[in-house]
Amino acid sequence: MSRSVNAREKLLEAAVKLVRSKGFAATSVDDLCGEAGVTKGAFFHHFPSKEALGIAAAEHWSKMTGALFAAAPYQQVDEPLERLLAYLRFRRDILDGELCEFTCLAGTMLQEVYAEHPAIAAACQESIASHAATLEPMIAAAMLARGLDPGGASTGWTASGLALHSQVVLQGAFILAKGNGGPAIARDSVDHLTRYICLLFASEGATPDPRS
Amino acid sequence: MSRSVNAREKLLEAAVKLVRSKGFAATSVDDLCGEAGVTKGAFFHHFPSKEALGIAAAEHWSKMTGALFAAAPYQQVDEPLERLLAYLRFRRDILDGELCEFTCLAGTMLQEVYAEHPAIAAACQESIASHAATLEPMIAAAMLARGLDPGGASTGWTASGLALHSQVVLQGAFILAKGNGGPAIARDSVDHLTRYICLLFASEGATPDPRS
DNA sequence: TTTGACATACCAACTGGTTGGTATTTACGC
DNA sequence: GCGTAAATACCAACCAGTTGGTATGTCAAA
Repeated sequence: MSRSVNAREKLLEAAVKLVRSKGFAATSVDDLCGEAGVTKGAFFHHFPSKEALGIAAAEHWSKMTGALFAAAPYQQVDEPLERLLAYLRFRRDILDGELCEFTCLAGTMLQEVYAEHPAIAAACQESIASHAATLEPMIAAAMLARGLDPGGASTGWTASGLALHSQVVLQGAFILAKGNGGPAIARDSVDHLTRYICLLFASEGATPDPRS
Repeated sequence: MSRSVNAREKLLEAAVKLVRSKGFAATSVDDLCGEAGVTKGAFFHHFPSKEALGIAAAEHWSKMTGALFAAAPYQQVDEPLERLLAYLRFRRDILDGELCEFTCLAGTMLQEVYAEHPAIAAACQESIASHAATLEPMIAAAMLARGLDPGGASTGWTASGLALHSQVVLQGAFILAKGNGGPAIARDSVDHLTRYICLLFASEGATPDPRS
């Protein structure tokens, strides 16, 4: 299948690394090839254009993060609200180390290329939306356990809306973290989000969960 | 002072427009000159480098938004919490029209250039932080009116922290809006933030505001 | 001997930036 | 208030380096 160990994979890894820290436009094809230890011929053998690499990188990112969250400890928690709070704790815990290590490739690229490369933007959007979708069942279950309609009839907010809002908070947290040179603000915002969700389920629940 | 009507000003306007929709790296000096109707000679007469233009654009953005918010209706509201909620209503109301018209230049640039152009990033950070700082007095006053310590001793959250969190939500909302092709998600997130703040001041206040 | 996976060498277009010049204000001695 | 010199604001042409992309070749496995 490959000469050394898959140039395509190495280019995707390089893209994740470089685009996360320099952005898509500022990362040249030569940069990517250099980082991956591969020639330009290999690049254009695997990808018809730089844009195609961008799309593939977003999809690669989706798979990476999908696996990360699938294996995360919060998946073991049974009670839906507890699992959601454990998810937020997990998101908070991984806000550590260098900025480009906990920052989101999809959000970074999406913001930069949404107008000029709609295809890349769509792949990034899909990455974020599909991750948000994994939260929806937890939220919906937690709502149902408290007699709330996940469609928002009784509360004015929906399970999917809250799932997306949590991604909004995380994406925004990354931006402020970049401005601040560290994750402190980001952690603080995740704490605010956690507090919000606790308040939502504490104050609006007419029927508290009988098991908790 | 100027030949036609200030090339420098026109370049800054062009930068705000182009960088908001294409990003900093993808916007070339030629693009900027073309949009501003000015030659490259003029560009490098007014700015020693493209990076310097980026810094100046962030500062220009700060002034623009500073004026916008200083003249906004929420400034007329007396009661602190009401003013804060009116601020959020204002932020929600201006989420309208084309993406590049309600999106934040500072957040867009900051995310893209934080590693490669620290000086630009600093200017963007300053723009966001100084705007957040205008919210702090409202929040602190609202907290004090309810017997809460703005430093966070009783609540675990501070006035400045909540101010920054609101910027986090807005910045994140812009990203998701770009993914969604419209402001709907962004508005939804501002609603969540508003609900959070209402819950914060409704549930944690031992001493409700006597005037409201 | 064909095919997939790369490498090498190359290209036209574009990049940020410089040069040397000109038109227009401004500062100021008179 | 006036002439003039210096400064400012701007322009057109140019430059070396880089850009994304291509044409052609190599080489091992099937």
